[in-house]
Amino acid sequence: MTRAPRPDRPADRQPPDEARAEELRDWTDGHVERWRPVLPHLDPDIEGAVTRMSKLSRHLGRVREQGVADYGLQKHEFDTLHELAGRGGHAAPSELRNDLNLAPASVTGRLEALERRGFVVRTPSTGDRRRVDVRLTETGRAAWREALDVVGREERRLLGVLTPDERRRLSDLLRRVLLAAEAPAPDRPGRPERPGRSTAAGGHGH
Amino acid sequence: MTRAPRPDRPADRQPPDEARAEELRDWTDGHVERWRPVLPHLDPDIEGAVTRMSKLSRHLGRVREQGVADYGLQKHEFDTLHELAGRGGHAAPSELRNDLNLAPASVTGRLEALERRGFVVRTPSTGDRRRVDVRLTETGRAAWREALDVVGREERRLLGVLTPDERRRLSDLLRRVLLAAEAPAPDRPGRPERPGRSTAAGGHGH
DNA sequence: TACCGAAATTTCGGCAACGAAATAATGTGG
DNA sequence: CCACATTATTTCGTTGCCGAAATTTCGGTA
Repeated sequence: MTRAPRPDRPADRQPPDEARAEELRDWTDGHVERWRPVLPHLDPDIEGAVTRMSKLSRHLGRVREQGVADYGLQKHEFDTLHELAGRGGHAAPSELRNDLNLAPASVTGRLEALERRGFVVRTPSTGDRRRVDVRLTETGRAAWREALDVVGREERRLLGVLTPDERRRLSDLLRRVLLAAEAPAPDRPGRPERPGRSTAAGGHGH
Repeated sequence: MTRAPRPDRPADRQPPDEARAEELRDWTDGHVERWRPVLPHLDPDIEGAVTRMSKLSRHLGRVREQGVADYGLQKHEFDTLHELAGRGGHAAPSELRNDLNLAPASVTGRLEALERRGFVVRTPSTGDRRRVDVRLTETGRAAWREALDVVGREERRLLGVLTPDERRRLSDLLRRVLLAAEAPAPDRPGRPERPGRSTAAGGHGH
């Protein structure tokens, strides 16, 4: 017990101005609470929302990984097949790169592995010879379809605790936030002149 | 109602100053739209919310990576220092493992690197000798503090498009979802007997 | 005291992701 | 018809992460 931060019960601190008798408390509440003494100026709702989104994404990823493993697939393999299927069975690597938020090199690696397993085929595009056409094989489509319903299950279980109307509100709120993310950021302000500092800092040497 | 996101963009009809004009459309809308013909039974709001959370988490991660690089830190280095600072400057590896959502082995790796740079010290815990006490050095704390304000900036910029009340609502909605995630999942249903399948699926890689 | 299961951390081997540079094809302008 | 910037993809080398097994210590129990 390293000076156990043992946060005082938040039960005493309840905003009476709203009828949310919900005494709900998740892991993130504790996390945010630990931070208050250190950086009191943080907005708990920003910190809370961001932390929860990150945690939720990781959770879903983990569950998906376990789920599709039962069908002999790895998470990233399934994700790739999934995007491919979502585009009707064929796409260009650059499209997948964008959908999957990957570096170009990673796409090549994934496609190579999938091709080895017979799930996709890569053929040079007829028109523009720089391009490659990635096509889902029948085997690949079968593997995808088989593992498919496992994937949405956890999402439905979790988001299912909200009413349909609440889900829509959540999605709408997030859309507005994402639009701000997609807009060009205000070119990084206050960047210090000297990136090189004490220890080999420059090119993130390691 | 899951009102379909507008497939076409009527450029003519434009509400001039309508604050909450629902003509907003982000990348995810296109993503969800592409999926509708393939899997019409999907709930666009579930799919939309999950996709946006994932995309947003990645975006924030990328920005954080860029930001702290100016101060000679890598994202995961900063994150580790951050959690350490949040716990008053010292913690056990297992606590960090939990905070950072990592595998035990990864924590060791990170701490080793940070120790090499002089940002933390690891000393065997006096009480329980299985434990290790990780302590932030003055150098480490200085590096953390220096890069600190860069990190929250993008979060504030993005979440700042919502009103304080909306932020709270967002955080509250997410809390309820997260509580479902933290609750024990209903032991995986419908797992098929045969994990290995036709194509060299048996070992599935590792 | 000696034993045994649980807990905390590290070691090890392998894999996937990344950045940067290479390769190849396009098309644009002189 | 030849530079030259641009786009699409791959190659290369490095790195962090993970799962599994090993190591050390603790807590209880006989």
